[in-house]
Amino acid sequence: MNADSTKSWQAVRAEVLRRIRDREWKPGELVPHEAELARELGCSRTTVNRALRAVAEDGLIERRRRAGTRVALHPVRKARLDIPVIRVEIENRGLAYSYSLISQAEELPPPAVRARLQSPPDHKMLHVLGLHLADGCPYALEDRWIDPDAVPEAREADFTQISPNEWLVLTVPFGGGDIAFSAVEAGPDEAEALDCAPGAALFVTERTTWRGSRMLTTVQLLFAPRYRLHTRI
Amino acid sequence: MNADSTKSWQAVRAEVLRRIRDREWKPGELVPHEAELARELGCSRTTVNRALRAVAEDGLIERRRRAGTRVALHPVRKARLDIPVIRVEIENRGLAYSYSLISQAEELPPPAVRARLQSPPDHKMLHVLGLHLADGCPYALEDRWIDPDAVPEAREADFTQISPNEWLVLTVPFGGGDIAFSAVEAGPDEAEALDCAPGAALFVTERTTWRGSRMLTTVQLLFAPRYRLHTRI
DNA sequence: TTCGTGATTAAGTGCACACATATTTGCAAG
DNA sequence: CTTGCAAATATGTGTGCACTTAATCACGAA
Repeated sequence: MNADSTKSWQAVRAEVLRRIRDREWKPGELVPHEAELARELGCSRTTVNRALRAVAEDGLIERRRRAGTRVALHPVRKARLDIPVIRVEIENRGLAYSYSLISQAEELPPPAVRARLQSPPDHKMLHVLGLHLADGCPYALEDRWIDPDAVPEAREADFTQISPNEWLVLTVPFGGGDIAFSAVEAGPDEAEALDCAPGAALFVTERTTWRGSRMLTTVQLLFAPRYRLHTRI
Repeated sequence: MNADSTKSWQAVRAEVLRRIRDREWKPGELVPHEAELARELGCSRTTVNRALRAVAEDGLIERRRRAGTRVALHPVRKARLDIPVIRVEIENRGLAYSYSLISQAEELPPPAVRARLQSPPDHKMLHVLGLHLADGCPYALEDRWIDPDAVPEAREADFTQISPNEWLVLTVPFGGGDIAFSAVEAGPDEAEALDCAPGAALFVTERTTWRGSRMLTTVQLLFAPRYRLHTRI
């Protein structure tokens, strides 16, 4: 394609990956520095830098100033996980999305939620329980707590029409958040809502999001059995 | 720090994020093009490009040539998930790691494994079952199948000393892979190995890795109850 | 020997410029 | 009204250069 010696950063990355794969550069070993590689591969240092940065982001090499670049000894592979709005997730599978509100009330959160949201003991929160359905079948149970002080508009929101999941994404400016995945046994209520046996193993994701240092909301999503979260490395 | 008007790409990114957060740029809206932003912020287009690329990688904006850059309508947040070797994962928590081999044999894989590895019907595979322990407590049960044709060295490996998990990372040149997370109920054997009640909800990760188009190995990791996979957005 | 301390070096970053490439847009022919 | 093609344009990428920053190394003083 390029008759001359210029190489794209993707080409450089491919060459770097090949050398790692073929053990030309062994794990833990120092690799030639950028300028050297640039000379060798016939491209500019900028391009080599771009390529090496990309490889480093995948966790296959480690780079430190002055210390140089070395092949990772224990490649902590970095997987990318997409966290879409549930409606989109369902629609992407070609299924019809629907949502049904189960309950909505302002109440005192349990200690676990209080801890996650770092809220004072007697602070009431907006508690919304709803069910996401795919083609009419229970898909995920959303158990959400929203701090009405941090998100005052939430009091007016109509969660019969739109899930808090989506409402928050649309309404509340993004901030940081943290996510945890685990497994729990379905309780009786959860089993009924999700139309599964009590005690069934459910995949759970818990998210807490904040803006600045202000905690906004925390949610537990219980997925119906056989749900799989999938990604590629 | 910089008295002059030059801004680092991080500063530009911060400004871009601020404008999105403060709804100066609304979801779905087209944002000024790179050259314009460069002029406005007093830096080069290269720098703006670097910043916008970074923001796009987090899924907050979408960029297409000629079409321009727009704020994502449904921000599919991209979380990064670190997949370390289990030993490292345990040691990072300050616990003592140990490993115990349960069984190792060459046998015909069940259909599910055959499907994942795309292997012919009568092809025997290396089947290794082992337990990872943290401070002596069961941590994860590793149920792995290795294609001995693709990884011939595996036949000679001593999996009493090193887990296949770690052995493969050290020995086999990396390739691609795919990962799935789900939840299952503990069977009797699994319950005994993991020292938990039968029927307990277990967090599972399944990985299949390949090199080129050659399937190498597939593994199911059953984590002891209360395991949580954690990340930050 | 140990502890600064400064020189050295490799990566990190910024900039001006040029060209590549993908899309859109608009105009014109059918 | 549709189709095709060319122009315009925003992002994508490469290059050469310069400067910054962090880590290491070597040297000399305590």
